[in-house]
Amino acid sequence: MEFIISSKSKKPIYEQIVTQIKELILKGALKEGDSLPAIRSFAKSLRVSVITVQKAYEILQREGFIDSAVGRGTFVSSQDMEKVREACFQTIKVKLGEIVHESKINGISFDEMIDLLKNLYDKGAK
Amino acid sequence: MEFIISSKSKKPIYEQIVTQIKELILKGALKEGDSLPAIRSFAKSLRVSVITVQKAYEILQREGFIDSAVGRGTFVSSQDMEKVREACFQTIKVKLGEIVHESKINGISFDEMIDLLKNLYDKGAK
Amino acid sequence: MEFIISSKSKKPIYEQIVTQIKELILKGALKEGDSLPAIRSFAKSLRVSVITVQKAYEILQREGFIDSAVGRGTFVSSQDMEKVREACFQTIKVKLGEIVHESKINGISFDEMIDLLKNLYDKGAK
Amino acid sequence: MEFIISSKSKKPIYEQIVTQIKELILKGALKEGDSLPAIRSFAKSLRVSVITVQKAYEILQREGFIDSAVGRGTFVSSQDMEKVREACFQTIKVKLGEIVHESKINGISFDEMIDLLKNLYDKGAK
DNA sequence: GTGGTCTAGACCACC
DNA sequence: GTGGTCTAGACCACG
Repeated sequence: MEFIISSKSKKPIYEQIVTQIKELILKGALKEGDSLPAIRSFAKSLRVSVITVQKAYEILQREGFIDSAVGRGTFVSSQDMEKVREACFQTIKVKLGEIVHESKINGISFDEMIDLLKNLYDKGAK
Repeated sequence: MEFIISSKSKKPIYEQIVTQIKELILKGALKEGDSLPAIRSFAKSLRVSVITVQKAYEILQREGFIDSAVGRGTFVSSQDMEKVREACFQTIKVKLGEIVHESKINGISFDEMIDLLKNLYDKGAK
Repeated sequence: MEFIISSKSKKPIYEQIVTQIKELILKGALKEGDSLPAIRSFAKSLRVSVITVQKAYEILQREGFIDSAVGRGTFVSSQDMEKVREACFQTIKVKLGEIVHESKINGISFDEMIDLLKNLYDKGAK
Repeated sequence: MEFIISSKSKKPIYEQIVTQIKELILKGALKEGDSLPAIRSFAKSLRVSVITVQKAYEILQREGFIDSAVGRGTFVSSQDMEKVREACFQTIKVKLGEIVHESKINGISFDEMIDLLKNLYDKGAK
């Protein structure tokens, strides 16, 4: 697993860990029952505090992505993909709503937005 | 002028003030030379601290939206609209990039995004 | 007399009045015994507060540039030009010192400064 | 690091801190990635309020000189030296323009200015 | 421990 | 009256 932790980012470190693990699960790189790194060794390899990793795992657990079994480690739990997808769709909708709001105020047209979106979608397609 | 300050929002109060004043200027509701409320009376009406309003004004000043003069008050300064629009376009581009990234991971297609965008753009058009 | 008061300037208005009157005296446009505008009418024509003009006159009086005679008006007093010139030379020396300090830190060479100075001196020569 | 804060100066304290840190960065005494003192301890050693130091750091951050991260501290960010130098050159040009203006009014010749400049430049060369 | 936000209250210069 | 600066506290999220 490759993890990139940027201390320059405004996003807190624990959040960076959370999103990257979520992405691995959603992409299928991590499947149900797979084990996650032990907190201590993970923290060491990421060069962050143990507490930070612990916090990330706690959040993932609370959101149902992983399960921790004392003494045995941490594992990816079963996902209701449709539910996850729906939740993600909602957050994206909200974020997009904010962007549209700002765009209108600045007189950015619908067509300009489409162009921008098209570019961004193609770029990452590589 | 109607201002909505929510202390529940994750956005700091001073930032809420900043964006709302920016919007008023960009929409043309506030034009060059118009005077803004005095920090003390504004703070009172918003039920926030004087310092909070002052911080908002300071940021707007540093970004060139307003000018403050001791003993005279605070005024909307002349805007280089093209420059402002370009800056806004860039920030929107970055935000949209993040959304596209998340969308791909969740398997949201380009067409679904277009639909979402279309809905949001129409809704506000009322 | 032409006076230019800019509310955009960071300099206080009373100071703008002081320097402009000083300049007129130093250039010889105002000579010993000449009368200055009455405070009230002056304030009206400059569109500033009476108190502001009053403050400017007070400073000029304290520095020996003008004399006020109650009921008769305000007049330019006799100047010891050599003394004035020397005082000005000192303040310029201090300001120039600060500029040189900043220049050195930014690696601006003596020659670059000379060039800049030459340009500025020629430009206004017109 | 040696810092000199004078409460007698007309310059506000936070501005004194800003310029001194800028100078250290420009001189190369502080390099990219170096950490700055924590606001609380710094405030204590300078015998000023925490807020005052924070304001200085905030300005430096907004101008791109440093980056602050909650829980981690404050660090010197990477500099576009050419851009910084150009900005400084412009401000110096403006200040020098004002000085030249005053000089002309007082009949200080171009040669006198050169002499003054030469003296000041040599003095600090020591 | 770190920085970010908010508070109340003070003094000053300017108009 | 206005804004600008500084103060001493407080609470929060992050590591």
